[in-house]
Amino acid sequence: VKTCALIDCNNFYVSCERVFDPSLADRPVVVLSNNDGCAVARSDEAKALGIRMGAPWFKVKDRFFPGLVAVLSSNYTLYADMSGRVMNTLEKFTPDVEVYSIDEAFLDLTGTRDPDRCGREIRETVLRETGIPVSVGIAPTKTLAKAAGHLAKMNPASGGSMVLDRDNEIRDALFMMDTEDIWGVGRKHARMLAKHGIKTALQLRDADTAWVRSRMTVCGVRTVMELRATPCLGPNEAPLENRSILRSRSFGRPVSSLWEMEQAVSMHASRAAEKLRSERLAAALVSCFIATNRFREDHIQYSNSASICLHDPIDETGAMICLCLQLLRRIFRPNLFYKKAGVLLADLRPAASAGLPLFPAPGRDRDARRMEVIDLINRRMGREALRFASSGIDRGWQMRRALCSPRYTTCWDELPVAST
DNA sequence: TCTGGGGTCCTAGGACCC
DNA sequence: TCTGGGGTCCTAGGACCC
Repeated sequence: VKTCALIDCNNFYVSCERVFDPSLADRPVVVLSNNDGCAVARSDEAKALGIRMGAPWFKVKDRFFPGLVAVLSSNYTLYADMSGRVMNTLEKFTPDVEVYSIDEAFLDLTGTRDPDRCGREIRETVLRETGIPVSVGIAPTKTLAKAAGHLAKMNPASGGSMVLDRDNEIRDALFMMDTEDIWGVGRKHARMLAKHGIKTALQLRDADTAWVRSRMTVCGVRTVMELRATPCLGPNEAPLENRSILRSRSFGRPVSSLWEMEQAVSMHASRAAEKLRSERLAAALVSCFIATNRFREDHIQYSNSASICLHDPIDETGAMICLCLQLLRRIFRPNLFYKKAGVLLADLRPAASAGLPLFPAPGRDRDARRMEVIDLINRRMGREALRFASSGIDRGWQMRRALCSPRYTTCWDELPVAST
């Protein structure tokens, strides 16, 4: 029988910040997303104050005394570095470490004689060597390990580590657990299940497989099997290479001019190309998308994307920027207030030009170099059409989910003309 | 005024061909 | 002219994760 361990860093971003600023200890701390939009990490103290995950910060900040809550902008470079340290530490326990996300990893501990002690050792070692507190959940499957980790977090008595391997332990744990807290069951499915009287994880585990299949597809069946202690999510199922690369940002303020949109798209194209090249990949499908602010009901809504399939995949920064600017000009409409722009690369393959140096070269002034290149390309290209040597077949490309809301229209002809 | 960014996988149904 | 079934490929859209 398998022994699967989930290592989950507690309040990861906050914990990282605390390593470098001990004055943040024991205080309510919140880390905000890009543009300081939403709370993406909260310390236990901040959670206790009722600050919700993903809460729009401008809506909640006035509810707290200034100075009571320490508020930080996110520093992803720092978090990525700390994540690497944690993962390196985990490799001391087994070579079989599957990095699942920036703050989580699965370890295969099959054959370990005393999983309970092992869990505690992992916790202590990671805390000692990196300063990051983690929760450990150990069980026969990944989904149950997630559940065990969840329990470890909820129960201070557990000491941050929990083993679920006996049938009655699993049963009791699942009885206490809401369906929505199961890994793989989201809000939509939880609501659907509740309507059919399934409210606990135990009920879902014992539900009819065919029924689950019809309502939740094979993913749901996998979850049920995992709850029944039958591993369905293999350790090496997810290939490490990315299937797509996306770079996008919301604007701090509404943007209307083509010029500003071009600046943004150039930047995203450059960043996406940089990521692409760092992975030694090339993209055969390049897509650019823009959207207005979906929260502004008083504004005309518009979102659109344009994409191109290339006969010869590209990985070159300048070409990527030119191409994305071309795509942008196809979908840009004047007299609107844009909130977001982005670039999506898909259909990725190994780059032919594997020997080329990474560009922009890594370094501290990477952003400055990036701007120079964008500037150069913009000047050279002007607003002229780009003669691009590719057999371009236009294809619709699916918009990101967030942009697919029915509130958007993609048909420009139906839009009244906005006055600025 | 201010509401994140980056991913994966699955399926129904249409288009097309034989 | 009408009708039909099976197979494959593609895409829009939905669900989930951190």
